[in-house]
Amino acid sequence: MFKEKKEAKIAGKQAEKSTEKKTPKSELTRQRIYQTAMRMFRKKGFDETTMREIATDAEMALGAAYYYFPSKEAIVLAYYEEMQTEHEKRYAAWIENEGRKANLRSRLGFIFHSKLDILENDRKLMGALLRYAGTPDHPLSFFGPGTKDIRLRSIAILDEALKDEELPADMATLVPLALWSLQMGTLLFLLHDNSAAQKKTRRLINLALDQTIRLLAVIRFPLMKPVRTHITGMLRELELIEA
Amino acid sequence: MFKEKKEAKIAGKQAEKSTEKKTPKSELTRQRIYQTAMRMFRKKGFDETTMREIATDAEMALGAAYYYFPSKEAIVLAYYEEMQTEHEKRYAAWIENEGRKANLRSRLGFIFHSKLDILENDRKLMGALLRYAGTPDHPLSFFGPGTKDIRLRSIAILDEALKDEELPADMATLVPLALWSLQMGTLLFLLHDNSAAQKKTRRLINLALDQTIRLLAVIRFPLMKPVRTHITGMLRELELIEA
DNA sequence: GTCTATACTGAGATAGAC
DNA sequence: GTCTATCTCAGTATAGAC
Repeated sequence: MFKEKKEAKIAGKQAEKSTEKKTPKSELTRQRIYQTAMRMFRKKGFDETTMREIATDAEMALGAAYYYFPSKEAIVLAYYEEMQTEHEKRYAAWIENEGRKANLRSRLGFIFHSKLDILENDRKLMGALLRYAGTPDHPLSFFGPGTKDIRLRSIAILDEALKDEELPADMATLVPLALWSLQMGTLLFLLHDNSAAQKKTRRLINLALDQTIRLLAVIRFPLMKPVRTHITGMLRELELIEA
Repeated sequence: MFKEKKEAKIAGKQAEKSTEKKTPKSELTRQRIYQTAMRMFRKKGFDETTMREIATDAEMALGAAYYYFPSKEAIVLAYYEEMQTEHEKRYAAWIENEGRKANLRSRLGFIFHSKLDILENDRKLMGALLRYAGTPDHPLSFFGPGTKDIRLRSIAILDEALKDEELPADMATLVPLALWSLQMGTLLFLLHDNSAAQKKTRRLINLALDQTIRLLAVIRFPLMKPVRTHITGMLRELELIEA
């Protein structure tokens, strides 16, 4: 079907490798390709950079580059994974200090804005990841199994931010998913946001989070249980959450 | 920037051409290419079909194919535009008959489901249109100016369905846009929906429309005016609606 | 303005030797 | 693991026929 059949496995391997256990020099080579590619993507743009140029600049043959990355887009996925790790780090550091006693609004604000801090300089790059969003069985599909790992990590952070909220059980699975969707939405918006310093995306985040907090306050009421059950049933039926 | 610079103009021309004013045989050729391509896309898939095969099968030179369609994806856009026309036709026919006295829920139900009727057999094909969703300045970008025409036509149908509702002025611009977003969402869902006869997407539509009607009923109240104003201000600020 | 024929370029990806 | 050679295919170019 696809020309890049091995991608799923390799993407999986990348995830496992996030701990820096083994660095047998092959990791060095990989990094060299990755760093070179990123530098060129930032300088000239994704489409304008060829795999040949990357290989040449990294001082190796084209085949070597493809040995480590099954496609050009896979390099961007590696970037996205790395940024996910950075996001986790920043959140963990923040929560240990200023964030310690922050309320939910502040926590979510930090999560959304720090993600943006990390990605805003490379927003054009992420468009490449969207290329397979409409091809579910492609290893790099945004909603497919090949990217499940990173999706779960994104949701896990949101989960963490909610842990002191004592949400009713049904909301505990619902809310993180909804927040993740919102975050994906803000990232899509970011791609199209040409305002200075991406002010519009910042504004969108603030406004959307305000509404979210308001909505959460309402839907928490025991009186709203039937509504929540209804929504949960809906999502379960559509297999958007586990049965 | 892009290799297909002339695409925007051509897409524009296609739109103007929707009336069948001039059919000087060049339209025949165009149709031959289009029909051949669609047949092959359906038989072998989009990626697996080459422009050369299309040209050969349509019994003409490669250059002819590119004379009419600046890229392979542009053929899919032509398909999507044609389906938009079909959608308009079906809705117009329905509203003249059974739909005449239908309430809003039924009208929206018809619009969403008939769109699905039209597209469900080619759902894999539409994935190709999503390829440029993350590249705002590409002529085929989903949210870009190059596809504005078709976007407006999609919204116009929804507008029509709402015309008897006597919505407050501020809602009249808000609601169609929200419904269009919902429709885009269902189409994205459709791409990933492997359930038999796309049952899950049908279900999603019904559930979402039920909620929408409920929400509309609430937000109509004059008491909710401040909320609406707030939302409108938000969208205006984000330039999602005209100032 | 519509189309053929053919050659060419560029780039993503792969095969297979070492 | 790495390199060289090669493949495929989208898209361009050109020159000319009608």
